[in-house]
Amino acid sequence: MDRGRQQVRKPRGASGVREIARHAGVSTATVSRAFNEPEKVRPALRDRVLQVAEQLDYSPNTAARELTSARSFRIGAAIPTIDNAIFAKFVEALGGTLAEQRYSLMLATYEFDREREIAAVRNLLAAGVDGLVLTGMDHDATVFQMLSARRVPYVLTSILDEGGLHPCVGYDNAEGGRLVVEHLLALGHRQIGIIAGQIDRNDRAALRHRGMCRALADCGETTGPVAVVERDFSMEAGRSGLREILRSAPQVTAVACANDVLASGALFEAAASGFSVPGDLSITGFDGSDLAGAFHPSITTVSAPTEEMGREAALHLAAMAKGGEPPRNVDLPCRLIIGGSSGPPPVA
Amino acid sequence: MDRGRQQVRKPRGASGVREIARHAGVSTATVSRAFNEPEKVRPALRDRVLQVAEQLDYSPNTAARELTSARSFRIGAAIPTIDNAIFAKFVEALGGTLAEQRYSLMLATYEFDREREIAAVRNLLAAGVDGLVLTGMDHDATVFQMLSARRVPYVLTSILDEGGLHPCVGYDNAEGGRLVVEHLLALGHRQIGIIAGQIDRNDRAALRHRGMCRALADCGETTGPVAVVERDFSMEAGRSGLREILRSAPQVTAVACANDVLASGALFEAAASGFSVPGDLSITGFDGSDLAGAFHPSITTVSAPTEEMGREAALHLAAMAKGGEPPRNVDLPCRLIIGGSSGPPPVA
DNA sequence: TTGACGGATGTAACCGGTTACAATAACGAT
DNA sequence: ATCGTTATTGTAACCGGTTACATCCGTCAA
Repeated sequence: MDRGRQQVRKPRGASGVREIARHAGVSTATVSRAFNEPEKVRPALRDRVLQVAEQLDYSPNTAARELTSARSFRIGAAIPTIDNAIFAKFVEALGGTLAEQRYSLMLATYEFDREREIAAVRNLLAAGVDGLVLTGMDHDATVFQMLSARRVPYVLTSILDEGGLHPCVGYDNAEGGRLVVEHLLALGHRQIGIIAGQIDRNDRAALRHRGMCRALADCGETTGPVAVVERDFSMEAGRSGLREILRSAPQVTAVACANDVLASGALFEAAASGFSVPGDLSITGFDGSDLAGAFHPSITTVSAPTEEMGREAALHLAAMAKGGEPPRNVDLPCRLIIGGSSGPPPVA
Repeated sequence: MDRGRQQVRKPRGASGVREIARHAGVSTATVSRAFNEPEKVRPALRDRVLQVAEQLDYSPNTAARELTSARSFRIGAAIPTIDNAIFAKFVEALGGTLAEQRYSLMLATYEFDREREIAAVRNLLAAGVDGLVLTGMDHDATVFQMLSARRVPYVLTSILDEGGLHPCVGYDNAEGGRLVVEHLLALGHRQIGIIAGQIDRNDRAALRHRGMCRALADCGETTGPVAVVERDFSMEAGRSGLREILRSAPQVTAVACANDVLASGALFEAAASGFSVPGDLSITGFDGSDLAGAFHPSITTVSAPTEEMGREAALHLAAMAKGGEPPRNVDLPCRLIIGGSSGPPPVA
């Protein structure tokens, strides 16, 4: 009874290829082929193998498979936040489509913080993702360095790359900004204020703002917005933003907001201050979130192609992970949604 | 020049332990130890190894490490949806804390669909997660079977387990329901309606509803709610829910909603129908989301311990993955937040 | 009958780390 | 000086799949 060590082996619950091979009376190569290249193994044998595998509740070890194949079937997404309906919708679409493609999603959020984004990307890469989704175009050089060093495919989303340097799946933010402002101009507004996002730190916000200003300039009858305030994307910011605009430019008849969350805040503030919308003041949003539609009045907004973007990004990344070519600019359309929050300016 | 094959080796960019070992003039074991058990290697040597690794831009292969250690440092979360601020906040807290613990998050959403939940859990397990976060207590038997077959640690969230069978990190939904109804009763309301969630398919919604009804019964002056409608968690449902209650029970003076999204919809509907809140009608929510605070009027609600829950779940799972004991019931407090949407009933 | 050929299957090396165990060095006590 | 201990480091097996290559077998043409 002095056998001592060595019987303490393989207490693992799951069975491996070798065990399946033994039970089915075949080699491990055949077991592997039965799963991965079924057409290469005689039907009778294949069925026997699969049946044994079923009985023994076999499921291949991901790590081992990943080690040899050098593919993880995981896609990472570094997103500013999911605490915003629009990103949440995007992530849901992304994850859902990835799942259809047998990929799983690794999520990391960085709260619009540049350092945290670098860390997020580093972690995702260290976790062995086969591809990466980034938001916008403005990323630290380190990020792109890590990506190219590891040769990990990626797509930038919510934006388009004029230069065509990076694979993008997005839409034209500036065009969206133009759409809403042209709508306001068409209604007769000339005194228009803007509650922008953080223009210096968020390229999508900057583009939206630029599109809005261009539309105003192109109109010929105005030289630009009568007031611009920059805020982070929160309801509270929408409220304070509107307060400030009403104070600094009381002649304003319409306020275009960089997203629906800001617009919601602005609407609440308008209500709290006794302004009727759109009677006294028109307010518009951007994103086309459910919130915009549910609001009372419903918010005039620009519907961004969020779900399509998630879907397309997932499909392209899955394809790229398998060796496919990166897309150039997948340009998805955004469109104006006219709600009850915009109307003609008051008659003065 | 007839060497033919065999020189086509190792085109991989990254270098491995063996290469580091060679450059540093040590064995692979030492390299591994320098990283994982630094105290076991002489400082001078350790520094040399780490320096070489740094120079060669070495980072260990996750798959190989996972294969031997049988740990992936990945935690999965199967969540109904992230398109609801409260789940989004939860996921952010979860992911953030996991990152601090050097774990990464794999996210899967199932849109409140039982079959999709099973698939999500199956996929996460197949992806090799070291632990799993589930929402609520009501899961298909298959789910628990898979978990125990693979011996993967898990915690249920947003709920507590009276029976103590499952590790839970949550809060007392019924108590929360009681809190808000008691608040309404204290204000003098006796004709109270409820816009509940889908009681038959969502255990958290069911508990909130039960707590509300109990508070009404315990009051002694009512026998229960004057009307209950069951809805999914959407603003539109909140609107239609309130419409139905006002139609079937026009004497109602207060409506308690199962979450803030429903309450928001109800508030919009009230505004659209010309009811003043809280003058004509008091409306309350549940969750304590930012939306509740930003609304005008701000919504009286019950603040659920969302962030703490994400944090605690992450810490417990990380600990369990390392062999720690599962927690029993981590009971986090929720508290009433009185906003502007509730007040005394109209004087009749 | 023989050999070429193609399809099915098996053998074993390999992926890139970790770690049990062995080997060696360093040190102290007797 | 000798032996036991402890601290360091090295060797090589191993984790569990995949797959290049070898082997075996049957078919068919010559």
